[in-house]
Amino acid sequence: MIQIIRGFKDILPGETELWQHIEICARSLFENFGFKEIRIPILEKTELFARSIGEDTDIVEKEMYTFEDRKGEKITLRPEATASIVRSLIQHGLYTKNPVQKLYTIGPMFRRERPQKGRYRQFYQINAEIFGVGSALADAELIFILMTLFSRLSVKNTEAHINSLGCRECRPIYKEALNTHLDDFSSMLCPDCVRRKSRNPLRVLDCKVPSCRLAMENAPAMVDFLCDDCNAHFEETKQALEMLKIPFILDRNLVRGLDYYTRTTFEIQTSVLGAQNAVAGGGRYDGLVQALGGPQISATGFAIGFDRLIEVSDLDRDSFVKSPHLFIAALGEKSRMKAFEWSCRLGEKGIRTEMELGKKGLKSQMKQADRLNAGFVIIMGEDELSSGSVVLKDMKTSIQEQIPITDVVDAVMRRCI
RNA sequence: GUGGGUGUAGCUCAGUUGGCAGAGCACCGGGUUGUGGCCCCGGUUGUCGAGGGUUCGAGCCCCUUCACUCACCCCA
Repeated sequence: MIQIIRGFKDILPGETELWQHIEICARSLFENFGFKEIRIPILEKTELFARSIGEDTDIVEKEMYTFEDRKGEKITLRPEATASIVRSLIQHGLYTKNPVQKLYTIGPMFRRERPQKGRYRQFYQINAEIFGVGSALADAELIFILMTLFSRLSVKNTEAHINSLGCRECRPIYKEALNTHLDDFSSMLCPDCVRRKSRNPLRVLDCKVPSCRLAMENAPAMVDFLCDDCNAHFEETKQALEMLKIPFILDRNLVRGLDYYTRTTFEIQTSVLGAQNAVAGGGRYDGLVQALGGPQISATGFAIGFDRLIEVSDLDRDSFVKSPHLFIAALGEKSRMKAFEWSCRLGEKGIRTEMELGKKGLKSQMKQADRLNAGFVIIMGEDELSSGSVVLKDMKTSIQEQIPITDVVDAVMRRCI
């Protein structure tokens, strides 16, 4: 038997209903805040991700599904959505229609990592981005939307962590200070952090190895090095969140994995997900549009891990599964044909109707109706056909009544709508 | 890429010092010739993850390998 590819998974009936519900909630919330959907390709030129995410990130170095197409062009299965959205924004000059663009997209992303709880090689993200707004209020709005969505989806134990990563002006100064500190404590760092120190020193901040934590105890924090503009920006973000009564944790060690982030950075964490505790993450990336060849445009956005969201939502999956209003149990050829006609007519009118298309006994058909959790069952055999009326049974109360054959469709519709 | 755990029916799992491959659930049928759930009776379901080795004999012991899973790394 041919198995599914490692790290990939099927989403089966019984769970797709919850996926759909979450998607509908997210869409309607986004629309309330003026976001429009954008649909972008799953394949892009490899160069797009190399330039946006950063050449020497793990994602680009070893996690992307990259291959050559038949003409030798290097293409990549998207590992995230932001790069494509920015590419599209620039390519179509969306900012010329309206300098403020609020966009969202939902779909699969691909990274070849070792699978584990809440992490798959094909995983789904819900992305929202705001272009053309430099104000901290845009960042606050995104966090507000996230927390509102999670609350509506009954996600428990969520915490908003925020930090600021500064800008091109102040971050280099901070990096220097951090490096000086790391030099002093280099003997305490784990092998991974020694590597990080030269490659991406900020990463040492969120290392979990105890000795590294100790080494970083009195390390300088980015928030203490923010320039006046960045500091004012961060203060405004916090002020807005306080006004909105969104609790947050100032996490001086919160950094982002992708190179393009600046200023505000945030992550929504939950305690119920084990090691993969981030269910959404995002932040500001004011330099990316320009870096990809567009004009200087401010940008901020987030990505929600859909698969993780499913795992932490307390909503009851089963409550979204739609069961049939009616099951028609027909006995005999003539009855089955008549039942089939009704079944199609009712389906056309919006009544979820099912029946047994093969030859089965009544007991078996009743059992099937029960299994499907049908609200009503019509029972009809030769007797009913000749007498001109069928039995309509309410499966909850077990009450049965006679319905004239000529009135079946209307009678069912009266009860089911 | 690195480490730990687990692989037996569609699902959850038993399986004794190595001796005929099991249970519950699910599914199908019957008890009730035309009435679901509860009950009773019967039935179907297997490359015991795969390959090799030891043995008269391997689900069990040994080697190899694959998959799943959790964690590291990284990230949503």
